Amino acid sequence: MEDYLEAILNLSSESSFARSKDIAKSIGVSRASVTGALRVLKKKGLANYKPYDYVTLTESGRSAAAGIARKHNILKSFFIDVLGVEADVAQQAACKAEHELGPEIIAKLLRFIEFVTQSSKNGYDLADEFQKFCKRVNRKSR
Amino acid sequence: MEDYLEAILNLSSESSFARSKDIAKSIGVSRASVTGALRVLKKKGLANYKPYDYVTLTESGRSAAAGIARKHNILKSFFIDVLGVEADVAQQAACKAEHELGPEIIAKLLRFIEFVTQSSKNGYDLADEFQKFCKRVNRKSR
DNA sequence: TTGCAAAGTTAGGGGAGACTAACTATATTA
DNA sequence: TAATATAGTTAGTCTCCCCTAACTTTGCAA
Repeated sequence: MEDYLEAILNLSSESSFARSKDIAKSIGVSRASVTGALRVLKKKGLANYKPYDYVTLTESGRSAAAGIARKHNILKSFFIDVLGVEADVAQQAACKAEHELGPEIIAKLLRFIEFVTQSSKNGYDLADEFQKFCKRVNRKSR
Repeated sequence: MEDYLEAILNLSSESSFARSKDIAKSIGVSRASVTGALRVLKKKGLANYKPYDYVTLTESGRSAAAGIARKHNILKSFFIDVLGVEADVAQQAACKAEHELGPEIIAKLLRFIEFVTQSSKNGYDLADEFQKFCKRVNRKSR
């Protein structure tokens, strides 16, 4: 369900409304599955859903989705900016792992990203050092 | 299924055999679920399973389990040693996220842990700096 | 305005994976 | 060795999430 919420949030910010078909495409699922999910989200009070109409999120749906997107982005930026992983791999992994990692880890990860950013301002570019380290290791192992 | 494999590996290394009951306890599941999982693992050629007998892993089961345990440990040590999360929280999260994170991320994470270890030998204790950073932030936010 | 394509929904199913309750096999111990 | 406790299994369900196929609704174009 988290994926649906996030997809709806993204689609509505892009084009101001979310169509079932686009939700389906964006999370790689059949249209029928979307219909099912929308019914659930409506029942949970997270989405305004009427058959054959555009979907919007309720207030609580929006805040839930925002929380999910936040986790997602924290993870993604850790993968990309710190670990130096390809964007699409990071996207995928962030999307999958987001559900499983509890608030403590997410909070720490956020702090960690802040820390890395902060350090680079103070002259120690950790991400860069790490990249160099990776290259050194690769050279050795050849 | 990954959890079952890992549990069996751990139990057999501890006491040289894995009992259904202990597998159940170690992953927090009913005994019935264990029986079901063992049948699946047998069918996949990962475990030697006979009703009412001890369980062992096949060769491929052992290597699969070792891979899982490896991922698990990398994640755990990142959570504990770098992020500074409580051991039990880290354990939990590592167990859950392990399935979702692909080989690239895991490999990078492993490198990252090496990098952190390495740096601390060269005088920059990143984990420690991060801890200090966290405390500073906490002080500010009070 | 009719007619057709696209979007959406419904009905029916399936596969994981977990559970409880009840039953069977094994082990312990008196 | 017989009684009982413990371990393991079976049967039956449940929930979640996904799917396909077929049917409706909607919107666009001739």
